[in-house]
Amino acid sequence: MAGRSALQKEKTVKLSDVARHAGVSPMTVSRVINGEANVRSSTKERVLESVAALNYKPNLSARALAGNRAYKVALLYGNPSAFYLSELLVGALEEISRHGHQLLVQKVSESASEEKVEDSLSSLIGEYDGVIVPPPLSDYASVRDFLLENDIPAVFLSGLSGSGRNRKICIDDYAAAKEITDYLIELGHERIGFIKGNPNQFSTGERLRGYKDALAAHGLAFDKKLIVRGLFTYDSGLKAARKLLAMAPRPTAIFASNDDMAAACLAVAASEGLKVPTNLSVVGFDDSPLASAVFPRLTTVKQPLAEMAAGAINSLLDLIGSAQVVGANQSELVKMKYKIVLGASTSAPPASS
Amino acid sequence: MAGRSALQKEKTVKLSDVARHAGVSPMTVSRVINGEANVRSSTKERVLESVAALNYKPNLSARALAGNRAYKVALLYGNPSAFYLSELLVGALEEISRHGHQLLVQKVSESASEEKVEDSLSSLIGEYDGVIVPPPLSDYASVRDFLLENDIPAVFLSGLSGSGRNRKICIDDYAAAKEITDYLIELGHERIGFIKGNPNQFSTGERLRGYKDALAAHGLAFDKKLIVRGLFTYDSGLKAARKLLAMAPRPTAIFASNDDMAAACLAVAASEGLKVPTNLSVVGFDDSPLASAVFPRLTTVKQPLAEMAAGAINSLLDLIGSAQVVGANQSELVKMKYKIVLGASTSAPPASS
DNA sequence: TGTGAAAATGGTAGCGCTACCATTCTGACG
DNA sequence: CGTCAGAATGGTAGCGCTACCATTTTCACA
Repeated sequence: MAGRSALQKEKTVKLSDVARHAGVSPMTVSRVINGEANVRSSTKERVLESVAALNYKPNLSARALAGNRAYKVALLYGNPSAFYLSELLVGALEEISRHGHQLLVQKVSESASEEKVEDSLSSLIGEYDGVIVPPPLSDYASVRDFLLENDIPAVFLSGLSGSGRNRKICIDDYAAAKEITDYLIELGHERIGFIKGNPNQFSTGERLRGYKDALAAHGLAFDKKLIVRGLFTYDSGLKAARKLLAMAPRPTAIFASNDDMAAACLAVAASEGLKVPTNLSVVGFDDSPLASAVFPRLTTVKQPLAEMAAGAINSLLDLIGSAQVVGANQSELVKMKYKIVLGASTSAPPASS
Repeated sequence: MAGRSALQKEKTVKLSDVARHAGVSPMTVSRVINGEANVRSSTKERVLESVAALNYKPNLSARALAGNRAYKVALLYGNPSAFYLSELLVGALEEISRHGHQLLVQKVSESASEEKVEDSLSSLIGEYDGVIVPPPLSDYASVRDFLLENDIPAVFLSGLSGSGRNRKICIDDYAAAKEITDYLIELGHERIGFIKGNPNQFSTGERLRGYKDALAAHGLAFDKKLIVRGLFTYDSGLKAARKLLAMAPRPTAIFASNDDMAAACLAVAASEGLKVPTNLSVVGFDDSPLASAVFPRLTTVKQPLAEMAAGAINSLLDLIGSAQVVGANQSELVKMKYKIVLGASTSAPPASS
């Protein structure tokens, strides 16, 4: 009944084979494989050669069983957008496969109460060597504290960060928001609406701050009424856009805190007979697939998600102590480079304005 | 240096603990856990009770090591859209966690030549007990044949299917396409443009067939010129839409084989000053996030991706022989229910038509 | 050149589970 | 009521690797 795993070609090369081939003990091979210190470099080289010669691949199950380590890393998954998750996933997978670990995606039920989150977290303790935490999970103090208390190596993408066994990788949301606002101002816009993101996320505040500072830097007055709430969802964007476009005088540009809401602005503009960008400029944030699948293509900010994920993997393995991680950035906070993507949704404001 | 996996709370319950608790040998427990035959039902019950009482969870690593099985399933990943992949992932993860297996996402570099695909496939033989193959990978004859030849349990989502150790789960693309075309016809459309999908995918043909048959069923003439090529990408949709909208007389509706291309139609229509749906109706396929983030919201076909993925997991475990899979559908081909989602992108054609 | 501490290496005993075979039990049948 | 096939159960030997400790080697310094 129980079926075997599919064919097995040449019989598997095991650690002891490598040891024999290199003329050392299995233990020494193990040490080399695991990048432990106290192995003479000449020995190390010899072993590495044998590893290559025999094309040895360590058996993860045996490793995990004997070593009482999981060799697994979890990518927590609250409910970011599909795009965000899968970009992350791809980057992380690619990187982790280089390190002989496994990446599992773990859903963390993000129910109303933060307490519940803790429940689902605790069930995965011991299952993994470390976790990667994207927003919005990374914004929950309870998540951060839980990981901290239990000394679980973690890398946060955006969001909070702590001081224990964790790191944080993100872009500079503030700078990006400031730069894209600068861009609008330089086009000539003076009344720029801003749609906030979900207040439970750290980046929401950062982006708003960037917007405000850009205005200030150009000597433009900050009008509180131009700031409207949003939740990063398309629907919330619709409401926000309607509110902004109903104002008199109307803003000549809108900076939505993400692309979904920016797309909503486009929809509202269209339904109200406003041409984008002629009558209204719109910018978003994220460069999601949506940004290039709406008309006109959105001007937005691109985060290097795949690279961030790869960086997260490296940092995490470093944190875990899995050695072999060369060039991992040791610092607690790594800021990646974002990029402003110019679309067709922005132009100078109408002359009449 | 090497860090332990995080805390370990109560010491792990092992199989032998259960055996002692139930007053049987470890082997018997193992048999029960693995759902093997030849265990008296009274014994089985007793063991199951002990398992529950001690909250025993088998150690995957030990199982894999001793049993020479992987307890792992791969979700192959060519390059479907982010949305498609992550929907699948979520459904599959949820289901597989119930069965004590692991789901790994495996990128299969989908390079120009199908041969290359085979290379990357062969590297994962023996690593997994089975694979789930979504499109476009599921459409490659080479992939199907390879899996067949090597007797690797596989479940295909859409695409091809074979006759060996594999199953196929999909919706009835033909019926869905026919139904949504019917809908357009019933609204009064007679000149309906059709944008084909990527010819390398099975569903492309099915959708076209559904379109044709709907026309025929309503006694409408089939005009070859109304069929234009597409590749499921937004850009290909732009081209196709321009071509269709340049025709005279213009079609009053467009059926794009997926939402990305439908969104492109919206963009082209907007740029040419056509109001959707007043002057042009547009329908898509997939109900991707895009469908509800464009203006107007697309009328489209929703596939139950998460359920399909869950079904795929069940079928696969059944195929593998992992027992315990109750109610798995044994048939080679399972068709899931699709749903027509009515959006605001469709209406009766302009009276002038 | 002797000495001791640290560096380098090796031996052994499992990790928790299942394959394989041996053994015991059951019950239908002569 | 003995017999024996088949069902039910148990014992044992590893799967491939690493933890832990013992042993050997190295080398700076007296």
